[in-house]
Amino acid sequence: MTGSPAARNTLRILRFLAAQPDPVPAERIASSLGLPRASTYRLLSAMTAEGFVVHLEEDRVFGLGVGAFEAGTGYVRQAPLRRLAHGPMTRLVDRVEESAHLAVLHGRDVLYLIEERAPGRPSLVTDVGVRLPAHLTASGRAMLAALPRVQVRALFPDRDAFATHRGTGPATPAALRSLLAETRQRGYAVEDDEVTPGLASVAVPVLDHNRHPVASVAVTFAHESVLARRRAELSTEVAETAHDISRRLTGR
Amino acid sequence: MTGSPAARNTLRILRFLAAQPDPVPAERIASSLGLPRASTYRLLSAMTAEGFVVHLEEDRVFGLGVGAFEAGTGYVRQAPLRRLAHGPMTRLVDRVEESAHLAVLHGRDVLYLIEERAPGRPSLVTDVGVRLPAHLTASGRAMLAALPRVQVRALFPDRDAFATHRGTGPATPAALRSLLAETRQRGYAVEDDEVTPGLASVAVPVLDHNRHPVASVAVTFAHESVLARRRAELSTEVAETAHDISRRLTGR
DNA sequence: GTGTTCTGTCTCATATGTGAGACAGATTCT
DNA sequence: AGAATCTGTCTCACATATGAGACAGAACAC
Repeated sequence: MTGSPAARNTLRILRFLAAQPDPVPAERIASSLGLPRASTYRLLSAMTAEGFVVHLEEDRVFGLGVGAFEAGTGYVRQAPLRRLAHGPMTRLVDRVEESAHLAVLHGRDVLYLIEERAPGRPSLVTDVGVRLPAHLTASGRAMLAALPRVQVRALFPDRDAFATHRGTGPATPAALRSLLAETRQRGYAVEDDEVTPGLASVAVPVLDHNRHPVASVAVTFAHESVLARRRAELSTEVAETAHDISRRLTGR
Repeated sequence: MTGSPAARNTLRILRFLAAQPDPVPAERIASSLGLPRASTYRLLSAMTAEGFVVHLEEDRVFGLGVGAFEAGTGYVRQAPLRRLAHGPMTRLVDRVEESAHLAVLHGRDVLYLIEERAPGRPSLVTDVGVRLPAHLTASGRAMLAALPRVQVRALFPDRDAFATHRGTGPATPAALRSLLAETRQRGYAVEDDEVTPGLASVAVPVLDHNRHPVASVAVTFAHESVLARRRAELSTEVAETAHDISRRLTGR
């Protein structure tokens, strides 16, 4: 028994709306989630009353309300990691003058919790709240390289587990294993063009008491403008920040 | 009829958890919201199954899950204002080398949607998702000054409506009216020390088709370091950004 | 160690929420 | 203009969710 159907459907609606680029008609919600029309309207009415949904009557669509926003910021405020990491990330950006981000692993994806943009640098796809396939990003690779092999295998058991993105990145368990071995050997993870053409990243995992990767710190740059020596410097700065965050997390 | 009680209580639980600084025991949720214990557990179980809540069993507490986070980022992603305003805000910070933020009015509070930090500047209390009393902040004052008088009166009908913050800012409808008249006369809103000692802000409203204030753009600085001439320059830059966003919003 | 309180899970009588379908107004299509 | 479709709201028989209370294990206080 996993609780009340109305509660579950309420949250399914909320999650569905959060995944849409724009507000949608009630009929779309009902058909997409397989809910009866009358129930859908009743749940939407409750959600509107509580401020989690708004009904844009002129357009006959429903969108997210400010209550959804505040639930999201409540999560962020409660996330100890974000609080601990914010200062070190800010200082990293000031030091290296490149944009940086903190990500966590969630299933086979990374989820970005912090983005610190450097002046004059472009906005990144890795904005707060964005999900990307872990195996295609430096952030994800850094964490996967620090995970036990059985856990990586459980996450990526076969070819079907590999989301593709313009044909880049590893596409089989063997290719991923090889890439993660190189990552461990090198001491930091790399990503060149795989997510955004022309951009590269270096990343280092943040480890907890048990040397388990709970996040990763990455810096992103235009890869033509960065020499190999500069790249090694960046990775050293990123590693220092990741270790600083680890120390804050584990109380030294 | 405003929909399903289970749906409403689910969202009340979500809102309650979002307002707590830390995860809380189920008993606290039930007593705070006046819900029966068995129902509370059942709803929490559904919320956990859908990923909006996590049960930290060792500590016997419940906290927000990643589903809450994604609902929040869905709201932000859908907010047309944030999308339109992001580029102009970034350029403003690069130009003036001070931190800037975009806020909307929600009831008597402002709610911050965008914060762009400038290098070397301190993190601000006005982080994304933060609420502050509108009458104490430059952002709020800018919007209130552009609202019709009857609407301002409806928001702040008597002394009880004025949240206090270390005894700063207007405390009566008459004082607010006077401050807003000065704001309109000056052409931009100001705030000195009221929220954070040592910090000041200037703000300009973003207006829609009907000259209705839908947001405001503000810049925040250490007020000892900024001469009056520089302050006027900043307000000009802020106004230019606010008008740019208005034009994008209204399609010129 | 003992007693008390808290936590999580479950039962079951009954209160009520649900979903199929109807209705009316608005919008879209031909 | 008329027909078809969409939207939002409502009714009501019946399916099922609810809440009071019980139980057992864990944690806490003395």
